[in-house]
Amino acid sequence: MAGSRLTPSRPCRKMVAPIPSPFPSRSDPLPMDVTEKAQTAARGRRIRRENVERILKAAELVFAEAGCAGATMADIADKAGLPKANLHYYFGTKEDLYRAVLDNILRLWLDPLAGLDASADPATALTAYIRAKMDASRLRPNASKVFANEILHGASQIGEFLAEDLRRLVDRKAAVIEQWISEGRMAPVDPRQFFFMIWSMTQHYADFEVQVRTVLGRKKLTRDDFAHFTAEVVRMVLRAGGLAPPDDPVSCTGGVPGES
Amino acid sequence: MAGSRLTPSRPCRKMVAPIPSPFPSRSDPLPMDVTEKAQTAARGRRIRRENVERILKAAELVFAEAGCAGATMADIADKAGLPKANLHYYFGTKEDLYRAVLDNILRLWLDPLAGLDASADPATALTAYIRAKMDASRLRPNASKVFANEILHGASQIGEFLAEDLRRLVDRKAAVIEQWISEGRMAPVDPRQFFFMIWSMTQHYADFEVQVRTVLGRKKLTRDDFAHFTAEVVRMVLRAGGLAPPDDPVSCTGGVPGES
DNA sequence: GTCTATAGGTAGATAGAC
DNA sequence: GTCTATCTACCTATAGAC
Repeated sequence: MAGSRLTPSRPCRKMVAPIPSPFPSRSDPLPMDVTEKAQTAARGRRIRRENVERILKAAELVFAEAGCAGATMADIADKAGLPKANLHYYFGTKEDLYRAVLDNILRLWLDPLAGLDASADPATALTAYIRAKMDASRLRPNASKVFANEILHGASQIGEFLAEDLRRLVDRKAAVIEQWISEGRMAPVDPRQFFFMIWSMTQHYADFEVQVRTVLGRKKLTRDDFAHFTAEVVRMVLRAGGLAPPDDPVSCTGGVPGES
Repeated sequence: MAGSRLTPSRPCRKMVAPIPSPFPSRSDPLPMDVTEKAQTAARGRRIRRENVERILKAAELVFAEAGCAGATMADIADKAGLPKANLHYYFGTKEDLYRAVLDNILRLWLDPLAGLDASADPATALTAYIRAKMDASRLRPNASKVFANEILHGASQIGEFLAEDLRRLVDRKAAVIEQWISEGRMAPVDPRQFFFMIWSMTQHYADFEVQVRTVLGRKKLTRDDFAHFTAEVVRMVLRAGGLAPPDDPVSCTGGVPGES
């Protein structure tokens, strides 16, 4: 025990405990005996689920806006419309709540990448991946911001996720890129730098939204703005991977399954 | 007065005051009369300058690691090797210190971009710009992180900088890109999205350094790592701008003035 | 399960000796 | 100009009534 300042009540500076596991899945059988007790219990579970949802949603917003250290339980409670004590009742400590928010986000992060398949057409598969990432930036900007903030400040909570889950997945997907390159279907690139390019470009529109908006002179970014950004990102990334001629007209603006 | 929680002592959440001006330039003539008084004054000024430097350096580190809200004056004072009260003596409040750190960083940000010139060769000019940005990520990662953190959480301090200085500069430099495109020296791109690509890719190596390092399985990123990253970023960006054939060997690994 | 009231601890800021 | 000691405010967390 060295530091005296790194006490448990300074949660978001140098926390050590990693995220242990995905959310406790609540798959109780719901017996539905018609006793009063069972009805009360069922209602209780519904209330619990709704409250947990509201708290997580409010927490994601506040953590995104203020960072982990800057967020306060009182703020989150206000945004969730609940008394502060209830947050502690459901989540224990602020760190626990922060980890629960992060845990939700990690799934968002891995899923789109997991879809990359070597048997697919490179341009089509990469276009779909970029679209999924841009949709995430448009629809869940706060999730992206919380994730960015966590990495920016050392990833003390998700270090293990990065070193284990993400690294393994990237190893597998880098092999996909390498296969495409060796088959002559893509220009030579360092696969991991190629992924860094896609991640940084797509997440930029969520994490640096203020800068994007201000430089473009917009008050708010619309769905059309994002459609344009997405088309440009797709175009530039495909060119960078040797998958589109330098002078093509804007390609791949058409729909992709799952995007409305 | 609506909010009771947004008091002046919650500095890094919803501060309003923007950065007013660049640092007060200390261009006193230094009279050097050989009186005891003048000698004492000269020594005092030197000590002041040195202390200010040490505090700014320590503050940049702590703000980068912990974010604005998570940083504490006690931490900064420890890292600077000075008592906490001295920080307040030199900088007044924590916000003032934070703004001083940011102010230093904004110059780093504008200077490389300002060098982009329409009369230059596009590939050469863009390569130099990317190298300058990658050097900044390698040599001043904490500056990049403080900047990223400020944008991420709403840019309450540098909103005016973004809307005025940066926006004007980007307008001018977007015209350079457009001119290159209209002259057929570059593939068609949205110039501003093109800049967003360069910014996000290059700053990624500072801001997301932990993730880069972990995904690559490295304990520390070396100068050679950065040389490789830079070569890849240059290659991908040039291709994205239609400035390099898809199957070129790695280009532009040679030296550029100012890079050691 | 819900919520008010409060304990306990930390951090920003300053008074005042040197 | 420097630095110790301290004041004040805020924030996390919990006790305990309902």
